[in-house]
Amino acid sequence: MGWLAKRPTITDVARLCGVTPATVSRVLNAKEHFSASQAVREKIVSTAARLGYVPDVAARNLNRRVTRIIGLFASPQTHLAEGINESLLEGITEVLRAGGYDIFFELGAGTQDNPLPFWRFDGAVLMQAPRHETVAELERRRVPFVCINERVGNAAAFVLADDTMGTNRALEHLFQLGHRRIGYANARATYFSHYSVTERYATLLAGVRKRGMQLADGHDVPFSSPYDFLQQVVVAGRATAVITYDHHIAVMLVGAAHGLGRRIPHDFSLICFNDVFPVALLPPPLTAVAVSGREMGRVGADMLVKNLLDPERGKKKEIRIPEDLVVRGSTAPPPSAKPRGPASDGAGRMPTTAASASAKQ
Amino acid sequence: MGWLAKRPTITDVARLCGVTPATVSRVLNAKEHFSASQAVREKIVSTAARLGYVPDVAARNLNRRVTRIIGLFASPQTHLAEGINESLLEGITEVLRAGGYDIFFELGAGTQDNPLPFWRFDGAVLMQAPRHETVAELERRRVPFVCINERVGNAAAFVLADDTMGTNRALEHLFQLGHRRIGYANARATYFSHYSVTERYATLLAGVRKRGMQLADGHDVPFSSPYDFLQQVVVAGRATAVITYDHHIAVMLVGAAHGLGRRIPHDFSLICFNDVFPVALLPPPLTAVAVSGREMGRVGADMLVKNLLDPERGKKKEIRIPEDLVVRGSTAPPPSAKPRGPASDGAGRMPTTAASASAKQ
DNA sequence: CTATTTTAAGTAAACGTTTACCCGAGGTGC
DNA sequence: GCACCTCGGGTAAACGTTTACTTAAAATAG
Repeated sequence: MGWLAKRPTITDVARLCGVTPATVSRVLNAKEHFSASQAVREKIVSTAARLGYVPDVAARNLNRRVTRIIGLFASPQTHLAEGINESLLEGITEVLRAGGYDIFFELGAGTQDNPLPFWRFDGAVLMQAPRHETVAELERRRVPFVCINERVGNAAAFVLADDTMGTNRALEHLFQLGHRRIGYANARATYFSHYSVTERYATLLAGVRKRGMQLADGHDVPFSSPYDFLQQVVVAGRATAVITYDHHIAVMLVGAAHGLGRRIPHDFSLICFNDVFPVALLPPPLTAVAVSGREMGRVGADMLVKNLLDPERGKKKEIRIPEDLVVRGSTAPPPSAKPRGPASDGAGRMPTTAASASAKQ
Repeated sequence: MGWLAKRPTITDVARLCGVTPATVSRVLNAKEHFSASQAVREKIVSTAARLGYVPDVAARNLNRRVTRIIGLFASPQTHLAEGINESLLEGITEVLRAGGYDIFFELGAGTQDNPLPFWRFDGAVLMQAPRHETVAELERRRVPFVCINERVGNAAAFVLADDTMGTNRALEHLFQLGHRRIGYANARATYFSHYSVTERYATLLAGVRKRGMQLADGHDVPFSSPYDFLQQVVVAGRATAVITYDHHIAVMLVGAAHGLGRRIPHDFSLICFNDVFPVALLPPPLTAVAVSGREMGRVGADMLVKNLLDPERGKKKEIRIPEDLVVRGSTAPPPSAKPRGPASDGAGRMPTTAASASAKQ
């Protein structure tokens, strides 16, 4: 299959310049400690440009035994648009490309019918439920990798959201508003094995108990129907506020609330995790727990680069990216509470956790 | 930097099996017309497995002069979550990986400070406002490429949404419901150079005229504020229905409508392009123009693969993917119209354009 | 039993770079 | 005038595969 256009090689450039390939290589790679005359240097550069010479990366890599390829692994079913995945990706590509690495996009690789390619990855980033086979294969090949917003395998570093912080901020905000009985809409089944599910729920349980609040029952199961949820938790369960595992569920609840004639935040308050489109645009705009996906991506990629440069130094197992609470229009005092000015609430105990409620990212 | 684990080579396998590298290569690549004894064959396979031998792709590519790499180019600012980009990506990766190609993810490559990498791409996919420099560079290197949901450069094929079909279906649906004066929320400035902007607007103008409908003024400019829009077009402009360029704008309008106390579809109807999250979940669920991004991606990737196998055959310049109308709760007869049953409207002239209103993709 | 085909490999060149080592010429120090 | 250094660049091996050509042995034909 010789259909690929014949490209000029370093030898072609050398021949036209009357020098050897070695000289061309050294000039074009701007080697330190190598002195070439100005004349030769210019001739090589201009000739290379004229010919449209581009180094063959395969040959270069073969010789250098380094690829500068980073594999990016996620599950086959990954929705890049889901949650913060998109901004993660932005942060990752930003840092990696700045470091001169190229990104190989391996969505769903590692299965039998979709095997991990033979590429010699210098490193890898695992981000959204990568397959176990993939992880095992990377470990077998001794490819250093980081996990971003994910916790699998023996990664050089884990970069995770600080869900404990986020959950507590949400809880404290509701507590300050006067809510004492809250509902929790847990993750849908698809995401149920993600670390954040466990962490958010556990923090919630502890936080509720610590503050003397109550949690409506049955929230350790995957979320299914928004109407059932509202019926059970808000109507029958008398929760005055609801926290949802993610924005997707929150959107469903907003829709269902309208359908049932329940108004937010008049009848119940709503806070969701993930401050992404469209939570700020909904009627009402939602109070949300925000984390900078971009920052997570950047930090993770940076850890990987550091690890690649110095395998020992780059080991810092777990980094948490702080979560903020962005207060919007979906939270208010509970229906039964006497109306009171937001600042006059609790006198000297301002809700400091919600103080940094500026739109991030 | 010899920090990369020393990997077994084909020579190692050969030595342990007492054969030459050539034999190993032929066995492992399952060459037709090459006969090896069962014993040798098994020994090679098991030894390779035991050693964890993985071919060095750099060496292989160097020899074969083919990389099986497809570059995927989009703009630096591309939001993968925007519109149908995500499902496009799914379709593309699906086909490409099935064809044995690997995907190079070049978000924002091709600039001076972020140069197009030296990789010898076998082909490329351009999808969301790739930089002009990138396109020029690909053409200079004679890399065959396809454009998916985008129209730039001398692509081997263009795969585009059939916006004319979609626009007309939306228009016809509104016409059948009795709407005669409609508003159009054009794209935000960021997307204004995309082909779909021109196409949707032009079709709208023609369609409105053809049906004797009216279009509220001033819609050939980028969308900015949802409140201004509603004020000008629905309140002052007396439009009874609104079509939006995308789902993002529609979400903003739903929010603004609530803020202004206007109910959908009671006070005005709403149709948006892009049947993606969260339009089906909003209060009310939106009637939307849907196109299968996955299908677009698949078709585009398939065209590229065909073109790679046979540069002449793969030339089929422009393919349109049909657009459907998914009817939901945001469209109804205009406020002034006498209430009438949906089936009794127009007697023998059922709105056939909306007949295929099943959720796609 | 010899001639020919088939089977089962081996040989070696080639892919395009990079880089450790070498070498000649001109300049310096004394 | 000789030893020594620096400049400017050439030589050739190496990176790990693949593959066109060759070959020795075994099977088959006549």
